[in-house]
Amino acid sequence: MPELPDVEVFRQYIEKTSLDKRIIDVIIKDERIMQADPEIFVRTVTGNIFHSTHRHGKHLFVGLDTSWMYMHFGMSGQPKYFNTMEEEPEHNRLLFTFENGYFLAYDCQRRLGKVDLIEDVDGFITKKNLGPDALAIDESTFLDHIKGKRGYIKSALMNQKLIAGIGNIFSDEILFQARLYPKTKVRHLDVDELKEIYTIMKDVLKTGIKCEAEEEEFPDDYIIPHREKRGICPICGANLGKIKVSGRSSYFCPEHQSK
DNA sequence: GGTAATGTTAGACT
DNA sequence: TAGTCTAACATTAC
Repeated sequence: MPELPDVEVFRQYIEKTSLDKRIIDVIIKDERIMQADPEIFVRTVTGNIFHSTHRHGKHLFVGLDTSWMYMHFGMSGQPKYFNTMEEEPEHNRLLFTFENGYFLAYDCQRRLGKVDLIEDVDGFITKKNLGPDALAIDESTFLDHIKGKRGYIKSALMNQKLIAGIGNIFSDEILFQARLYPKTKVRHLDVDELKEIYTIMKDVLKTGIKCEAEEEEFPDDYIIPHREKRGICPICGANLGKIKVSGRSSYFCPEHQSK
């Protein structure tokens, strides 16, 4: 489930498990996820140490001696740290072995994730035209970036060039909490409504991190645990609606989110 | 067996 | 020009 909260949980996980240990072996198990030249990647990382982590939106950076390993998790990626190869995840695409005998795997069932080597994090963010991180952005910058957009509020929230980190599931949650129909046009929202969206966005993302982005852990008045399988609105019991917005399935409560 | 699934991106279209 | 839609990428589950 890799949106901002998931990737933040991954970041903390790598921080907790994989820093400051020498990497004694690197095996690329599937070259299709590797953006960097495989030989250079293996040569650069072998014998190196993960020193630090940094996250921007859904993008994760792990600091090496003089460069960074970049990770993007696509729709189905996740890191896993483990002790014996029996615990190797099923769709492991990249395996690191540490000097303490533990392993770190980059598991990615659908292979839509990417791993690369980059020189500099800020340069990467600039080159990709990424907006400010959704957790770090302040209110006035948020307003500047969203205000005046022509499209739908849901599309704006998911636009990584405006704000980085929000995807399909969390944009649905933010709009559910804000009681706004996903296809509300941004230009129909006034500044107070946008400020409220800002506050809710921060709150929802922080809750997501606190719940470690595990569906079952979310508060019951969130739409996340109810959005699939013809769920009902946790507030009023109405059957949730489903529409396509920007090509993605959006769930919403037809009673509350009608603007 | 068709459809859809947390992401990104290119190209066609309005 | 900005924004939307569709398809493509790859794999699996319902």
